[in-house]
Amino acid sequence: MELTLTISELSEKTGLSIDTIRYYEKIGILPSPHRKSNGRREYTSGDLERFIFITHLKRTQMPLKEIDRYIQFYMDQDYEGCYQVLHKHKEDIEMQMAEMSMALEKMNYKLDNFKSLVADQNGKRS
Amino acid sequence: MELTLTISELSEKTGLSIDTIRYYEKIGILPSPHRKSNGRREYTSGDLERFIFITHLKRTQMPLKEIDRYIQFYMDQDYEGCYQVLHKHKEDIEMQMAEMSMALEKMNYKLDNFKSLVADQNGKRS
DNA sequence: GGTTGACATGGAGTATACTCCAGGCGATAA
DNA sequence: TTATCGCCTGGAGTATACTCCATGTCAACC
Repeated sequence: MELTLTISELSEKTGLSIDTIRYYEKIGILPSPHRKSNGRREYTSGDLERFIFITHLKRTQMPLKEIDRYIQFYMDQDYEGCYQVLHKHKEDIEMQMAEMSMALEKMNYKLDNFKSLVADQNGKRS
Repeated sequence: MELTLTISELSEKTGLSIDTIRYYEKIGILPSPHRKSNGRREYTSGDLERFIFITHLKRTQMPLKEIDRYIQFYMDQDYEGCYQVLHKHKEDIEMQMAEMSMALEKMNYKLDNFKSLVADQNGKRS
């Protein structure tokens, strides 16, 4: 008794809309899942895990094309390819994080400024 | 003798394309710069600073609409509004950074896996 | 005086990533 | 039995952010 999920259950668990899930399948990011006799999609826990990993990649700004490349390598058992794609993305993430901490610093400075400006304006008003 | 920049100089200094700069002006993200007598745009060092700050916001995934909101507040001298927009974006960045470090962890794990898999495949081959 | 080059404009086109819709089907509930 | 529900498909539509193009002007250089 293997546990399977309907598309709406997968949607709930991943936070991706049903349309998005079907869209990913359409553009080939994931192989078509097994279908029940009535034609409905049936997702395994393995499928769920793959979708969850994809959402991690997506939330770190990996383009769908790159995600697709990764999945294709994986399906071809080209683990060297998988490694390359992931490694590049890792570097991208590290660069993004560096930019974000720089931005954070500048924003903290600006936020302080605005705080004083607001205080000044309130002072004048009263 | 105030130093000014042409649009191509601004483009070089910010990394934004000339078309992008004009596009930002068109959608109102920045007020139109001063024009020379012949109609060409002339940017001041203040304009340059504003553009650079915008590129920081953009590289941390702030949507143009939000950047626009921020600039509008700034021009209305609504510093409370500026504060709110920036503060929200700051929280977004912090969330993104948290997601990125999570993703990094998972990726490091996967990268290790792929490394062993590649080693195994090479071992078999030889 | 002609050509080149940097700039100008308005508008069309592109890439990415969805999101929505019309029309249809099969199982369950009233 | 009929209505509803969840799912199906193909295709159109939308949002965001550019990017490109045709056409035109103006100043400078040869």
